[in-house]
Amino acid sequence: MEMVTDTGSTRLYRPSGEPGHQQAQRWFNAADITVAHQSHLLKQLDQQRCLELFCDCSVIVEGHLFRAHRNVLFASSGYFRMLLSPQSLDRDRRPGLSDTASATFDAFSPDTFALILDFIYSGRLGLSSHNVIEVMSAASYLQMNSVINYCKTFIKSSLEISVKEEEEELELNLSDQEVSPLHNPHQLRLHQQDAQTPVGSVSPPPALWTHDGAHLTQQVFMLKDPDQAAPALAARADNSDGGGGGISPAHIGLEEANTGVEDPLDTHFTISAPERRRSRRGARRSAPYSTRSSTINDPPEVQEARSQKAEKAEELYATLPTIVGVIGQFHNDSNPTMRFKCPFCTHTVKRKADLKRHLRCHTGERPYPCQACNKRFTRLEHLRSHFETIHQARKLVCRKCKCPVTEEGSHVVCEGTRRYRMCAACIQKVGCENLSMEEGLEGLDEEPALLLGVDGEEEGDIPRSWMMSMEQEEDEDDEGDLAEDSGTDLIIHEVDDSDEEVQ
DNA sequence: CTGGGGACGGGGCCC
DNA sequence: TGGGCCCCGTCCCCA
Repeated sequence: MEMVTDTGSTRLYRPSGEPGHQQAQRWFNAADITVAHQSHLLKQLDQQRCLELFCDCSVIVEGHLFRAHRNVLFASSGYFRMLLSPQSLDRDRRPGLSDTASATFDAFSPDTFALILDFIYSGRLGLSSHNVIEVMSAASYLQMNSVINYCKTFIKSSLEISVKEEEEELELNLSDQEVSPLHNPHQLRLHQQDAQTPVGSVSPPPALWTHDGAHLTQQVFMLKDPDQAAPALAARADNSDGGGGGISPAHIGLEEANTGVEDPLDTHFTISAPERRRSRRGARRSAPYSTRSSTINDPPEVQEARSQKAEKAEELYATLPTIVGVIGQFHNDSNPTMRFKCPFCTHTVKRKADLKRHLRCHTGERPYPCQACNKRFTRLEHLRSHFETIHQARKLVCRKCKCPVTEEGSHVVCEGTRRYRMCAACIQKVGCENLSMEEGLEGLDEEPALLLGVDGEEEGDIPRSWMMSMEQEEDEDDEGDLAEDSGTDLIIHEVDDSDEEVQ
């Protein structure tokens, strides 16, 4: 074997992980050999770390230096994956990262990072009642969902529940562990030093963050084969771009099924904001502001996809409080404050509601569709702004000459589903015969054909009736879940989360 | 090609 | 906690 590049006549040797190779070769793939190999490999990496051999990454935590291999960190942590990605390194030198690949953290202690680093290289996570919260916070910061889930399991197992429930749960979980190892090769085994520690699957109470640490006992979570940790994480990294390459909750023997947040980016509906923007704008260019409500007329498969997206979003939200609570210093805060960290990125906010709002940029949830053009928005205020600007001509500015106008001194011009104002002078210049004009917004209320509301009845004096276009009236029977925002001119259509990209 | 404006997304924060 | 407002950044369109 020789170290080569793909220049000249020498061809680059491709790793055998490609599908073509798998089909072309007959694998001698006994499970124990694979396990032994992974174990050996991880031990070697750990030894190299201890000897500082080939360590090409430095992590500084409150002045303490940790040496590690960047490829291992890359494979283990969504944060490091973002930090160490070639694109990131080329595009911009992030504040915490220098040319020699070093990162600086102040959000957690060196001891905590040492635990996490040990886990990365060994599969052993030394949790105690005193460190579990900080480890969980650090894991959240570093986007290591597997560690988060271990902490959750640790905490849950430490909650006091009835002896009967304890026995039933333990029996159930142990039986589960016995059934599923073939499907969960990295299944965790909970080693409880204190046999009296209750084991349960109830969710941690809100007071978790100020819990009485005396209830939690020292526990160590281990992989069945601890030395598989890094290879397993590396393998998972192929399928998730930011979730930390963790082991799924199903691999955790004491984890219940509602931890849908694990590997959230491994799902089809979590599209990054820039990607969504590009996709959405592309769609807008191809079919700008369709007057037809595709929400109503979507084929069943699209509606099914939306339904699944909504369920996924619900799962994400359901698991929110136990994941994102982070106590520490962020940015330039002088005082440690409680903040909520996004499980998908490094963003933190002061309020959970703000985080919920922020999460929509990750989940793709757009619960506010415009009834006029079917464009969907993440916020009601965005929908309102869009509707007033695009469909109601609320701006008292002439579209053509940009001069300020009044409602009385201007005309509303229709262009498809769009409406805008033009001053009398510009109307004269363009020519009335080329325009579809109205006498201002108030004229909308006087148009009988446009006064049809949700039920096809006249709706009084509110101009929101325009939102029900003539075409959409045909589909009124499908809009049983319409909800009106009585304070505005809008009709808020609470539907399953979706967006146009599904199509 | 470039600059300005519009539309939109997203964060902070107040009520 | 949700709604709403303000502000800013980004992207796209158009002159």
